[in-house]
Amino acid sequence: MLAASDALFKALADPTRRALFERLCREGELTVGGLTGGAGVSQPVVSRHLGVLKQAGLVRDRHAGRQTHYTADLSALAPLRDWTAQMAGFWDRRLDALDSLLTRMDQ
Amino acid sequence: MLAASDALFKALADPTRRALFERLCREGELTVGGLTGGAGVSQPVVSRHLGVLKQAGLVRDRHAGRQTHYTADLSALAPLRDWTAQMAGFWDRRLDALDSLLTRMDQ
DNA sequence: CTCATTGATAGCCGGATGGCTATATAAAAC
DNA sequence: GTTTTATATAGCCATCCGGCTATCAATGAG
Repeated sequence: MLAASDALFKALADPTRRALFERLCREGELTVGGLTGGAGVSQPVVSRHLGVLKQAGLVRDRHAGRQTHYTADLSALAPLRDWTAQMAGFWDRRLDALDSLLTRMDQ
Repeated sequence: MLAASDALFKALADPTRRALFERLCREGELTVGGLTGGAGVSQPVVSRHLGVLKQAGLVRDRHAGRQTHYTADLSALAPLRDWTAQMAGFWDRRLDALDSLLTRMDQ
C-alpha cells in the first residue's frame, strides 16, 4: 500500500532487474561494466535498471574514478518480508476466529 | 528465474492486485461482486486481475450458481519467501568468506 | 418463457515499460 | 591537449498493461 513498498514490488517484477540484484547479492560489489557482462542486455539498459533498483533502495552506488560500484542493500527487502508475514497473519487470525467459533458452538 | 516465480512477482507488482489479494487474506472467501465493492475499479477489471492472481497460483476460485467465490492461497507465497531467504543467504555466505579471509590474514 | 443478475470476455485506448542506438559527461591515459 | 574508457542520458520504437464500456454466457427468479 505504501509508495515505498510499491516501488519495491515493481522493481523486483522485472526478471532482468532481479538477475542484476541477485548477482550483486552473490558476488558483492560490482561495476556497471562487470554487471553488463552476462546481463544479456546493453550497458545503457543495465544502467537504467540499476537506477530503478537504487530508487527502490535495493542497491547503493559508490563512485570511484570513472567507475561506479554497486552493492545490494538487503535491508530494503524488509518490507517484502513484513508484507508476507502480515498476509500470513491475517490468514491465521481468521483460522483462529473460526476455531473459537466452532469451539463455542460445540459447547 | 523460474517462470512460476516470475509470474508471482509480476502478479504482486500491481497495487490493485495486491489490494485484492490482501482483502482475500483478511476477509476470507469473497465473490467477485464483494471484491468489486471498494476495489475502486470496475467489475471487469477486478475479474481480469483475479485471473492474473489465479494464474500465479495466489487465489483459487469456486463456482456456486452464478457466483464465483475466490480465496487466497498463501502457499503460493512460498517462492517469494524462499527467494528472499536465498538472497540473504548469498549475502551471509560472502560475509563469512570475508570474515574467514580476514581471520587468516590476521594469523 | 422471459427477465434480471453475476461474472467473464472482447475490443479499445492512453500511458508506462523495456529494449535499442547515439551521444553527452567525466575521468584516466598517453 | 587529445584520445580512450566508463557510465549516464536522450531519444526512439514496439510492446505490454491497466483502465474503460459494451456484450456474451450462465444461472436464478418471477
